[in-house]
Order: sequence, then C-alpha cells, then structure tokens
Amino acid sequence: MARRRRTLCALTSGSLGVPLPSRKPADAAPAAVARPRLTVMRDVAKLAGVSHQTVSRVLNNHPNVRQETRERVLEAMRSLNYRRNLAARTLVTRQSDTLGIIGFETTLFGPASMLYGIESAARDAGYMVSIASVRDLDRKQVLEAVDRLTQHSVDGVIAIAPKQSVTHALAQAPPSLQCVAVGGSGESDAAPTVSIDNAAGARLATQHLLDLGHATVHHAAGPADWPESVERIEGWRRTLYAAGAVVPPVEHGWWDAESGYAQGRKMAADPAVTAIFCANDRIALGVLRALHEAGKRVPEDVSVVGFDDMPDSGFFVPPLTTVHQDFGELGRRSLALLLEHMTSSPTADPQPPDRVLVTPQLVIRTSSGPSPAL
Amino acid sequence: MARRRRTLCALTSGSLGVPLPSRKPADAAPAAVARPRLTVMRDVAKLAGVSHQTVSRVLNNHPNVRQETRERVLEAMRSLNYRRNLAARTLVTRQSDTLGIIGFETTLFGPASMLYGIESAARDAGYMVSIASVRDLDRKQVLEAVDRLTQHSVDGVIAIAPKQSVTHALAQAPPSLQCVAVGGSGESDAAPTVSIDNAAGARLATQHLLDLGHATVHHAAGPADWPESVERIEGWRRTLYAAGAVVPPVEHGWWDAESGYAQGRKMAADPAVTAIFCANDRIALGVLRALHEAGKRVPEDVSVVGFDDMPDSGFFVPPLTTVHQDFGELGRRSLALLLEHMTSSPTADPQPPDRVLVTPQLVIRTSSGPSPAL
DNA sequence: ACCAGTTCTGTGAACGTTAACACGCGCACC
DNA sequence: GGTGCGCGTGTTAACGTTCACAGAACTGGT
Repeated sequence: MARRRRTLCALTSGSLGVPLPSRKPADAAPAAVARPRLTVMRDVAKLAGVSHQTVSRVLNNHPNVRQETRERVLEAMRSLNYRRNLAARTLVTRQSDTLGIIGFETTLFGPASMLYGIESAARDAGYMVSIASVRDLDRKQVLEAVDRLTQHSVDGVIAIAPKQSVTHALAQAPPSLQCVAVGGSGESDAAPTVSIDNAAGARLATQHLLDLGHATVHHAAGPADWPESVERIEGWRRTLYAAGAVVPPVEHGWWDAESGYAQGRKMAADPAVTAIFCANDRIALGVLRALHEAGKRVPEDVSVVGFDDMPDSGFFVPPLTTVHQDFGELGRRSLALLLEHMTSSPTADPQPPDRVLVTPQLVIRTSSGPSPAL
Repeated sequence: MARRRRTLCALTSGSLGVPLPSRKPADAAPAAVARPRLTVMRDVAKLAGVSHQTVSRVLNNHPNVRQETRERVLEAMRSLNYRRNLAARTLVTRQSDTLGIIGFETTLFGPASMLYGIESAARDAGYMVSIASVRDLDRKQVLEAVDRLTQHSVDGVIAIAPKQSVTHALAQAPPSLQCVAVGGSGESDAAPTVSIDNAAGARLATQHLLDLGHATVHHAAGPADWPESVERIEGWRRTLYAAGAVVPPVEHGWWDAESGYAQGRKMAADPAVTAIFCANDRIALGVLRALHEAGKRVPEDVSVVGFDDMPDSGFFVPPLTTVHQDFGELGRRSLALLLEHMTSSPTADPQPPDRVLVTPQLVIRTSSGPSPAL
C-alpha cells in the first residue's frame, strides 16, 4: 500500500468548507532540480518569426491571420512537436475543457455503460472527463465529490444519480456550475435530468404478458427507495389497473440475482403465478433459477420478463424476454443536455429542456409465452 | 446532438504531432464580460494580515509557520470559503494531482471494477482521475489517448490494457510519463504490469476437475490474441500434461455467452466430454445453456467451471464453480505500483517491481461434480 | 496623394499559484 | 560580543497562456 508523499485528504479536510492542506510533508524530496523546459509558444513564435500572440491566434483558429503566416506557424509547431499547456490556458480562461462525472455503482453494467457513453461523446465534443465515485448517495458524499471536481475546475458535472438525494445535493452546488443528472427519477425538481422512461418500459413488459393471456402479472421489484424501481412499479401497476387485472402485492428487494431468487422462491410456491415481470435482468436470473429448482418450466408454466437487456440475457435458460435500455444513448443524451445548458445564456430564448426521456424497447425472446390457462 | 461551440478535434488534428486547433470558431460568443472574481490567496492574506506566501505555506503544510499564524490563516480561509486554484498550482509545479486511465471495454464487469478500484485508491491518495477510453487497442488509438492525457498534464497513466499492443504503445509515451498496465499479459517487456495469475487460476480449475475423477478436461477458450486467454490455455494445458491426461484441441472464441454457446453445442455432442473449463463466466453461461438444451445434466453428466466470479454467477443454473478474480484489488495494486514508480528516483535503491501478480481463488459451487465414469 | 476602413500583427498586462531569495529576530556557542 | 544558525515572514520573479489595446500594413475610393 504505497501512500507515500501525501497525507490522506479525507482525514485532514474535516468539513467541506475547509480547504485541504495536504501534500509535501516536511520531509518531501526537493523538487526535481533540473526542469525539462518544454517547448512553449515563445519557442514556436521565434522559429516562425512571429509573436507569441500570433501563435495563440493560430491555435485558437482566429480568423485574422494571414494564410501564409498560419502555415508557417503550424509548420513550426509541428517541427518542435509543440503542445499547448492546458493548465495555463485554464488559469486565464477559467475553463478546463474537462467535465466531471459523479459515479455510483459504476461496476454494474448500466452505470458503466452510461459512463462510457458520456466519455466517448465528451471526447467527440473536445472534452476530457474526470470521475469522482461515491460509495453512497448521501448528500455529504455527493457534495464532497462536487467539491473535488470544482477544485479541479471542471466546466460542468454529470451525476450518474439514481436517487433523489443526489439531485437535491446537486442543487446546493455553486450556481455557476452546471449539473445534469442521468438515470434515476424524473422528478427533476433540482437539476435537469436524462433518464429512461421506466413507466413506459414497465407498461411494455406488463402489456406483453397480458396480451399473452395471463390473468395478471406478478412483479419482482427492486429497492423501495430507488426512483427507477418505483417508476417501474407504477408503470406495471397502472397497466394492470387499466386492464382490470388484480394487482398482486409487491415485495421489495435489491437489484441482484440473490434478491430475485428469494422473491422467485415464494412466487414459485404460488400456483396462481403464471407471469412475472422483474425489475431488472439480474433479478430475472434469480427468479429463473428459483422456478427451475421448483420444477416449473419457463415459459410453459410461468413466463418471465426482465428489464435492461444485459449483454448475456439472451443466453439465460431460457433466453430472456426483456426491456432493452440503451445506456450508451442515455450517456450521450446527458452530455448533450449538459452542453446545451453550459452554452445557453440564462436569458437565451430557447431554454434547453429540463427533462429528457429515452424510450425503451421490448425484446421478445423465449422466456415469455401463452398463459398455461389457455 | 449538441456539438456546438467547438469543432471536432478528432478531425482537425490529423496526425499525433499536430496540436489541436479547435474551439472558438470565429463566431464564438464573446467571453463572459464580468468575471466573478473568486477569492484568491491575496484575499485570504489580507484578511489574516499576512503575505500570500504565508498562506501558501499554510496550505502546503510547510513547517515554518507559527502555530498562531497558521490558525489565523486557516480561519480566514474558512470564513472566505477559499479554495485553491489547482490550475495555477499545476502551471507552476507541473503536477496536476491527476492520473490518467486508458480504458478499454469498460462496460464489462472486469474493467469496470478495475476502474472503480483505481479511482477509489487514487482518491485516498489525493489524486483525481481522468479517463480516456479507446474503442480498439491498436497503437494509434492508445497513443492518441496518451496524448490527450498528456495535454491535460496528468502525473501518470494506468492502462487497462489486456493486449500486448498497448504495453508496446505505452513504451512510446514520453519517458517522463510513468505508465503502468493492469490486466492482460505478464510479459512486461515494456511497462510495469499488474495482473492476475491466469495460469495459476487455470491450474486451480483444471486440477479441481481432475481431482473429481474426470479423465481429462475440455476448454472453452477466449480469443487467441488476448494474453489472458493464452495464459489460461497454457495453465490448463500444463496441468493436464502434468497429470498425464489427454489435451483436447482448443477452439478460440470471444469472451461472451454467444461464443460459449457455440463451443458448448459442439462439446455437448461429444459423449467423451465430461468436464469443461471455461475461459470466463460469460462463456460458461453459454456452455451451460448449450448443455441444458442438449439434455445434459450439470454436474451429473458434465461438470463446468468458469473464470472471474461475476456478480451473479452464483445464481446460474446450476450455481457456477469458478475462479474468483479480485478486480478491485487489481486496481488498487496498479495504483500503488504507479505511485511507487512515480516517486522513486531512477537511482533509488529499492527499485519498485516491474510485475505484480494477484493470486486468484477457486470458488466451488454446484456446477462441478464427480465424473460420471466413477 | 490622402484619408478612412479593414485586416493583420505585436506589446504589455493579467490569471493565481509556488520557488528563490532576502531579511529580521532570537538563541546558543565559543 | 561577534558569529552562525534556524525559524518565521515578506518580496519578487517565474510558470505559459489569453485578453485588451495599440500600431503597422494593406485596401479602395476620391
């Protein structure tokens, strides 16, 4: 565990208001004595026979540079292998071409995909991304993350923020810092939000099962305090209600297969259950196993539908019918929204939207079939 | 698709040597006219009745500050809600407290977990991380990523780099930039590497199956050009060889369930196959499904062992015996190694190691059992 | 030839921090 | 009572950009 040369910021910076005094304890090694002296604008300028300002203009695509001069400068840059010093530029312009991402549970497929979607879109737009993970979504940790990102002077923040507490915390960020939340709820009271239309997805799944002749549809739900979970429950419930079907009771769990297995065992024991809509594919995996162990065939005895369309859900036993969620698109859209908010002046005419919904799609495989009652 | 205000760097910067002329096309909005004038050292200094340099000393934990003065300064910082401007600091010290990560396939569980492991360890060590994803692992893209990170003056780079081409590319990075590769091969010719002991893992799995009485073990392999895959094949092959067992032919595939399914179907058709070691859990999922469809029971007829221990592999049908890989640890170790390389002077006595191996562990569940021949 | 209006280019001053050095003070040591 | 040293502090100069302004070099019309 090499934690040398700097103290733990987490410990030294007690409250948020206190800047972190860290780094370079007394015994630090003396700074490298011979600075490498990298090539800077002045060098390029000298070689090209112009002033540093002209070099700057070329770099920033300023129109008022003679074509011939521009080429001479570009040639000089090339031959010196010049790269502009972004720190200096950030110092004066106060923008770093860097975006911050607040990540939560980024080891899971969904968040990881959003992260990737954001990052590649950001690169195409000329931005770098820095990431600050949080272990929990409480206000304190989120604000700490915002603070860390602010210190590194990011131009904007995207929070992969599946819970309300985050958008609330975001509202406390310095107003000059644009924030966008992605994933999670739509009740965008605080920050602009991009998310999937969870209710629509749930409707798709539930209606599909009703259409197959099932009298009603049971639901293996996610955690009670996650908006995504709540919205899926709502969508499911409303669809049943609209169809005049009984709405079975809901039991909350976590997002993993273990939770699905637990819920699945209970449902497998109930002969009235012929169709199960699962809050995500991992839960579905657990349900599938529980049904298998109970000797129920899928889809002959019980139909199962998931949510997410994880990479391998087409290879579950049997291949899972599920609601496809385009996480990459979610990421890209959130980046686009952030950029819009960043560039539009507060008084601009077309205010960017505060809420973007991405529509999910049903992917029908073999885990769903006609009701055995038919 | 909001890509306003800046041109696409990817397009304008043809070769690597050319700095990117981007941003602010002629019609750019004039810079914000009223700069907010944030609080800086001088403000703190004035309030505390000292010079800015003393403030700097307090911030950097310099020992030569009287306790009473230090407290007055800290108090001033607190009351002004001062935060140090990292861009200015980076400009003069040439270190940014930021590390770069080159990510590949970060939507998958393994890389995503490493990313997370690196990020949290980095935070504890006082570093921010910036991420640069690459779509492919060819030299060009990797060098481009390094270049992007360099421009943002990262202090070091960790490459989630499962292929040789990456470490080779890394070797071409500016020598002042410390690089570490994580995951992938151990043939660390180019850059220091942290990886799992794939051969040992494969040995664990294979030996486990042999010990269960299987005459030999078949292998559902990963891609031929990935060192991780190759090392697992080697470990498997050597174990069989040492036991005097027949070494069945190997067919290469990809890392996903689809590939496992394809390989599994062929194996299911071969009655001689009683034990299958899969290059990862996703392949195992496909194999499991193929066996199930062919009417083979697991583990009664055929035993299956995976690699990775993905989150839900304990809920496959049946629960998968697999080789557990601690991705988070991998990330932490790679960070530690990078930090060691960064801080140790080239002439220092204890040179940091160039190769760190993390030992995997066998997790026995129910997909593996005694050979049916017994 | 002159002036006004562009277009192009250069000069000097920020930006907010750390590095290098100089200074004054108190203390110990001959 | 110097001399030397360590401590605490202040002054000045970097670091490599961009911004604001001034000036030079071209236009084109009289």
